[in-house]
Amino acid sequence: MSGHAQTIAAPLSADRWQPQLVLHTLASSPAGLDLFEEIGTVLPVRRDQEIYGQDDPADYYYQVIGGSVRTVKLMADGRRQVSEFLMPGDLFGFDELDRHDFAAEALENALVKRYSRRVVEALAQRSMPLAQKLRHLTIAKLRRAHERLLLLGCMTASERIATFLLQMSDRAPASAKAWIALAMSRRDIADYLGLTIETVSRTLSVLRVDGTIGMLKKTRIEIRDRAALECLASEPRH
Amino acid sequence: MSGHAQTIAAPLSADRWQPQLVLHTLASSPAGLDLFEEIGTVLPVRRDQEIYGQDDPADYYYQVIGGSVRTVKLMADGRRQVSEFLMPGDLFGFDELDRHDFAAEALENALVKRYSRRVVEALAQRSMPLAQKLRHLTIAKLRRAHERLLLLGCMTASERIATFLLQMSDRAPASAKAWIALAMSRRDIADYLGLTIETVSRTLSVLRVDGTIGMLKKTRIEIRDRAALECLASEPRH
DNA sequence: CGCGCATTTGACACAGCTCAAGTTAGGTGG
DNA sequence: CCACCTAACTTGAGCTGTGTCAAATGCGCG
Repeated sequence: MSGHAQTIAAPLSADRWQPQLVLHTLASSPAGLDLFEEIGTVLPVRRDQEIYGQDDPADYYYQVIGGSVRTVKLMADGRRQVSEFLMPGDLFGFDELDRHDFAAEALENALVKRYSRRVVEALAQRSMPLAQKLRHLTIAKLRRAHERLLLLGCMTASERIATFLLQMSDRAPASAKAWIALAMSRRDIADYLGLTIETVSRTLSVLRVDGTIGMLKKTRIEIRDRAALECLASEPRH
Repeated sequence: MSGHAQTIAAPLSADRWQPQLVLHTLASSPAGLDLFEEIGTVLPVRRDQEIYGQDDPADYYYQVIGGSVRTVKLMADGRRQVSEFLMPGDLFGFDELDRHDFAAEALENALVKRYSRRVVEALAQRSMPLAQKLRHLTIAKLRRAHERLLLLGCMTASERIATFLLQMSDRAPASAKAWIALAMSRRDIADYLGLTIETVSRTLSVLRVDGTIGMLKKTRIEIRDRAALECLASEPRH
């Protein structure tokens, strides 16, 4: 169970990537992870492939089954903002009005389950518990957005990085929280935290040098001094 | 109808402020502004008075009837973030899970209508349209939060100020969109935009000097060149 | 084994912050 | 009604964290 994200994250070349390799992970996904076991279609998505585009009509709701996904917004001048990093079990694309505000792209080869919006809403129309659940999910997203507003509004670069690392660590599969597999690039992290690539890189280097974190292969980070990170993350700037 | 916010905003000393002065504005509030005409209690709130505190149990939902309200979060070290400015008709406090994430305070003498959460949720349990409406309201809040994330993540000080002014102008009562009555202090604006008071002040001064806006009495701003503001607001930094 | 892209590192610039000193205005008391 | 008084705001000068630009390094992929 802890290994299925890794299976997908394993460095498979795009050409050699085979759906069935990841499909078996569906069976091993935690019970109850699916919103509706019986409906919805599982789709394999390649690294960097778009699941839906910005301003696309919001005809489907999605859930990450394996791998990971980012939602991004692009501005006219090329500026980019990453809104969320989504892990197995996370739902996305369901709190839109008519069109998606963001595009969704796979961070790595992934599996997503797609639900027809029409069907889900029809079900919700009939089932109050489901309607409640949808609302609570949206409220949870809103709360997350508020946390990020705090981060972007009040925190310094090192505080943002510390917060990000702890967040990633907490969301990682229950095993081995001390080791974080970062499926996203430095650019993704930068655009998520409102920083530049260089600042992200420099800040991580500082943490590595002072022994707070360990880094092997750029994409694997070890938390050596969680207390130090928590201290950084807890205090807004000044 | 356009005058009722001003009635409340008028400089009444705290001691002399009388509920009945603002109570009559209830009658003049636009039809259908209330979530539920029949239930809920109208409460007068004084300037800077707390409507609910951060981490208070979320037992009530609220709606601004007259005047305006801010929601704020305070950090251990005194840092502050303003989350929203709420105008007549706006709902707040209803997209929380158990406790309020933010405190709500009146920007100026105001009237808010308070709904028992228990009652509203019981109603929503029975009325699908109401449940839908609540969900859509939360989705709208989420969308707003996303806009603010973009602002805090990508925009320069002058772009943030321009965006803020346009936003305030658009939300003002239909009449006289060119004149904005800023009920909030510079500190509130700064904490809303992730800037310092000084930067807010300086940026407004620049806009005043180059003729984009006019300012009389600090709290009243005239938009003289809306196109210039829109140009500033549309482009993220760089 | 070598190429190309992501990442790291370095040097420098500048937007916005800090600290500090004026200025204005709204509220209070004479 | 006017003058004071205090708090909010504005303005100024200098500093610093983060962005920018550029070069070096390293890693993954062919």
